[in-house]
Amino acid sequence: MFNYEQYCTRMNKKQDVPKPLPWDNPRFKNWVAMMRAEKAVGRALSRALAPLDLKIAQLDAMINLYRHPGQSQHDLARRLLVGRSNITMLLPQLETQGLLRREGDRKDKRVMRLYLTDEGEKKLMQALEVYTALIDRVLNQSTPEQCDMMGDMMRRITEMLKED
Amino acid sequence: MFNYEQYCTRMNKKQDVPKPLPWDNPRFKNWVAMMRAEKAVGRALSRALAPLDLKIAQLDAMINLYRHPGQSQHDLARRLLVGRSNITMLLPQLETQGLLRREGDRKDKRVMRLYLTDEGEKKLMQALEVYTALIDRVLNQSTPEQCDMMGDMMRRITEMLKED
DNA sequence: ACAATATTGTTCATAGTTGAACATTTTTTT
DNA sequence: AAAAAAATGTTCAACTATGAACAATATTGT
Repeated sequence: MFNYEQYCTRMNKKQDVPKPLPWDNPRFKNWVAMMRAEKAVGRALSRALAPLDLKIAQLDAMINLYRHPGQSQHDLARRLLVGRSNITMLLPQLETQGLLRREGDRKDKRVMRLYLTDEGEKKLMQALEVYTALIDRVLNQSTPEQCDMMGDMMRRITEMLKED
Repeated sequence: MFNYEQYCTRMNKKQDVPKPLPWDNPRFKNWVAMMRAEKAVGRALSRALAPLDLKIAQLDAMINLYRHPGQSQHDLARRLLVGRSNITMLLPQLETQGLLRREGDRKDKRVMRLYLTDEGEKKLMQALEVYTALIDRVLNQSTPEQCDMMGDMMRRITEMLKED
């Protein structure tokens, strides 16, 4: 349990009453650092993907579609942690570029099965090259073991918030 | 330098030509895990802040304003890694709630100096309690040392992308 | 079989984000 | 001092994200 009073870094000048700032809380402080890094990399990736005419959201979707071909829009939405309407708006962009194929499920007329086209896979490979190059660059001072440890932390978090 | 052919996890059934998937690249794989965790926590935080009538972007701004009182909108934009127009649109929300005070700089008539009001600081403390409670919960299986190590990785990344 | 409930994907209104163009003011150059 | 360049904050148009309401289809309970 987090103890609110425990992490006080500044004093109120007027009354010397502690101003609680959780900046000494290692979990909080480092989480904030992570948010910043994620944002910075996101901006860099965004620019790096521009020549391929791809947005990050589109790339995320394509990565998922490659790993789980034939999944429904509902499945994809859950994996990407977005709403279904988001997927509805996202897919036409990929479809008109010929990167994606949608087939109505035969048994269940409500669901659409999603597949990358060959062209989609080719584009994905180009994008992954850009993506991995960027990640390798920014993480090249960190060992694979450190990355694994960080990834384990993150997977535990995702698992813990799974129910929501 | 990233070696494209090094990370191949799946074979193409038709031709047995390796399909390059960087899933075995520890840096890439764990980065993706981080993106997911960050999104999951973001959604949880968003809901947790709703009773306080605060958005995450607003909280981020308030945290920065608390740590760097009197900074300009330009400074705030750079710290938050967003454009200046974003700040222009964000601040009125805080100002009309009485959480923020803007003063024109005396020497430079272009810049606005930003300060949290007392009410703003009070609201911030409430929000931080919610925030730290969530972070402590999702990271409570990770030791402070692990969190510090992760934070160091992240600060190196942010530093590396500073120039952009 | 029939009604009630749940699921899937779409639509729509609202709100958030972005970058370019702009007005104002300051700094630098000539 | 005058002109050119840069910095700061605003406006605007385009794009993206979100959740609620909805239509169509499936599943469950009686």
